[in-house]
Amino acid sequence: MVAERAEGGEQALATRLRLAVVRLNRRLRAQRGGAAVVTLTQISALSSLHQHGPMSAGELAARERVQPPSMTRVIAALAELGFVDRRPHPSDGRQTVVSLTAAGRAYVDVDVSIRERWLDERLAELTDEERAVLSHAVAIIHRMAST
Amino acid sequence: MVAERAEGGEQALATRLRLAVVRLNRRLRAQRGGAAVVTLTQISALSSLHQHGPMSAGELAARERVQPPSMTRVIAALAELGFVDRRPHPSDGRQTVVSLTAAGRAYVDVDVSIRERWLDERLAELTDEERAVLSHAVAIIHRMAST
DNA sequence: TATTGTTATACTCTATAACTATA
DNA sequence: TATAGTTATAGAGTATAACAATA
Repeated sequence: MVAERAEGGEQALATRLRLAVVRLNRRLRAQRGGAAVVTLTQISALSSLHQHGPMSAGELAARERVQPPSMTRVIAALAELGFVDRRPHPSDGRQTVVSLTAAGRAYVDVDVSIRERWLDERLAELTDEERAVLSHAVAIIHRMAST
Repeated sequence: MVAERAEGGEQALATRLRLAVVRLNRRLRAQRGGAAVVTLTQISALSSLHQHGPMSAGELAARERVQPPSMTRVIAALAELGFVDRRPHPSDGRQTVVSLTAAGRAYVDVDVSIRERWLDERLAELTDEERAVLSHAVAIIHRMAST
């Protein structure tokens, strides 16, 4: 154990962070109104494609830190929705290049924010300083999760 | 949409926070060494019992923000492991009172930290200031997730 | 009749193992 | 022989609907 464990009923930072992530994740997953066809995991993959451009299925799996078979299913679902294209790699016949379609790009740009209403409302209830803390924390978490 | 959407490829705070939570959650679920019999969800329930004492199954479900049938399964698994007891409510025959056993308390106190090694190591790589930011952010997230 | 909890069932998310096709 | 991807299968996590027992 590296981090200190504070006394007096206070829990270690790792414990509190773990519980916070598990519970917020649960709330976020629950926020899928009837119209929301795309799951959190799928949105995460779409976001990677949106941010980094077309890439192979394996590269996408590595970036999302999931195993290739898991990504195969995510890509298949997104392709069925018309949000991504799968094309053979020009020089390596083993690879599949995945890219956003226009519909996929539009989804990320616009419709995701509808899905995000609950979280936006919670964030709007915070002070500017609290939002700044969260913003900084998010950057730290992204760094940790990519390690 | 309430929170501002920053320009220049920067994503809104809600989007970045959602991705951070989804991805860290994924990493945390993956960290279950062979000996780790208890899942993240079960640990979360154990933590609630540890922090707030014995409570009814329904109260535990409400606190964890899951539906009663989901909590029934979690409690059944924890009871089978010997980490919780289920006893009839003294005055209301419909309710089941769930409480930590000595083994459950010992698990939360000691063994959970083994499970937490990966996260502890990541946290140890941060600066004091970054850990302070995360600690503050965790408090904010807990508040948001309880709303 | 309303509330508490459980059982039955189903869908999402993810993994490991085994397989196919290409390099 | 090694790599990229897919298929098959399984377990965790959660929900809704239907039910039983008690209030």
